[in-house]
Amino acid sequence: MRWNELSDENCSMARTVSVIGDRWTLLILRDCFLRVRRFEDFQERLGITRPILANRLKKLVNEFVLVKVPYQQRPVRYEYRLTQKGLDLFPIVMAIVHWGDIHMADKKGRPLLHTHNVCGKDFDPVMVCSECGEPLSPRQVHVHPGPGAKDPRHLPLDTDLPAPRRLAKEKAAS
Amino acid sequence: MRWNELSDENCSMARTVSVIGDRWTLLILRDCFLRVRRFEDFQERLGITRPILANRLKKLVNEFVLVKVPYQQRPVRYEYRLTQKGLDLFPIVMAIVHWGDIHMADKKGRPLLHTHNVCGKDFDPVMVCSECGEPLSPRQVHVHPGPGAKDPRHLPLDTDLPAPRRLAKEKAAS
DNA sequence: CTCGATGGTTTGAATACTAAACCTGCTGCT
DNA sequence: AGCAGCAGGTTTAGTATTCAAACCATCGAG
Repeated sequence: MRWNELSDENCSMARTVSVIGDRWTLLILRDCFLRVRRFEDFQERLGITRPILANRLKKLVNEFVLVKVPYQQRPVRYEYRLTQKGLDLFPIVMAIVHWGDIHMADKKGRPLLHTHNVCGKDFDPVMVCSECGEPLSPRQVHVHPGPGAKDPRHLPLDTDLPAPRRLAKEKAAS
Repeated sequence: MRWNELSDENCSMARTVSVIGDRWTLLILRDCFLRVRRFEDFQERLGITRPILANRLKKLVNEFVLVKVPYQQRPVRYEYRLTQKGLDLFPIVMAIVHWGDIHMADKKGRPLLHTHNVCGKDFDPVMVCSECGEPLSPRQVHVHPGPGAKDPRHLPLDTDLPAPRRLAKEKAAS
């Protein structure tokens, strides 16, 4: 499967991954949330090569995750800013950072801390249920087809126990 | 910068991205949470090529995100299961799926719905502050160096307004 | 009229990915 | 005994991406 086919998949995860699913894009987005906005700053902070940076920024602009805004005339110079669609990536970024803080930190502790302006405390991000407010755990979540379901390849499997494989004949018949 | 250097970065996001930051790995993890566990099943559902699948599974096992468990002898056959470290990726996966549901769904609606067994309702994942429980928005979060901070390249910039660029001499001096 | 700042693009070599075929152990059928 | 089939890979050769380094364009300042 190629990149361009990925966005056609009947799966929200595949579609999101088609936009942000490579390492450079994710790191660019991290810096966006740290208020980095200019080509040269991205390039220096990330150690990304210039052609790739240009390519990824263009892609993010095409997807309306970033907008290119002129910040001066003569000569025209642009900066890249998160759109609302881009700002909505915040939970993804926070979840990724938090997992790294928990599972990949060295002994010295986490490199960055986050303060919540609302309550004034350093915090961890927690993912909760929109309906009851309880923290989500994978075993308490059941997945089922929604109105946009189509491709049965993306439905969950039912195999909870080591099931015997289906034979090729059965597969062909189904 | 190469992949192997990424995990040495003084940044939780970079370290996490070094583990899960490519499209195939993310899609494999999606399927893991849908209870897919076998090589052939991953391969068929994802449309991934076999060498890449083998490579990514090996990587995830090395990182202790998955474990390889034999589910039969003669001939020995293995399945791949999420470890606790892997299960902890759930918020990332949910955040990615949710963004796709909001920003990338077609008119027919979202492909999958999630039911929370605790309250019994279909829900959206919401990211909240661990201290006050309020939903997080990027503008209300302030980032500052933590105990493991080291590399100033990963601190946020302070430029809120179009700032004049620093001259090369100043840079060299600092 | 040359230098530096900014935001790119071009080039050729190194790396990664793809598709298709092949390999290994074992079972069960004939 | 011999062969087909299953599961989980590996090999190979061609294609696509990425890398590093250099180059280009625009404009202002000296």
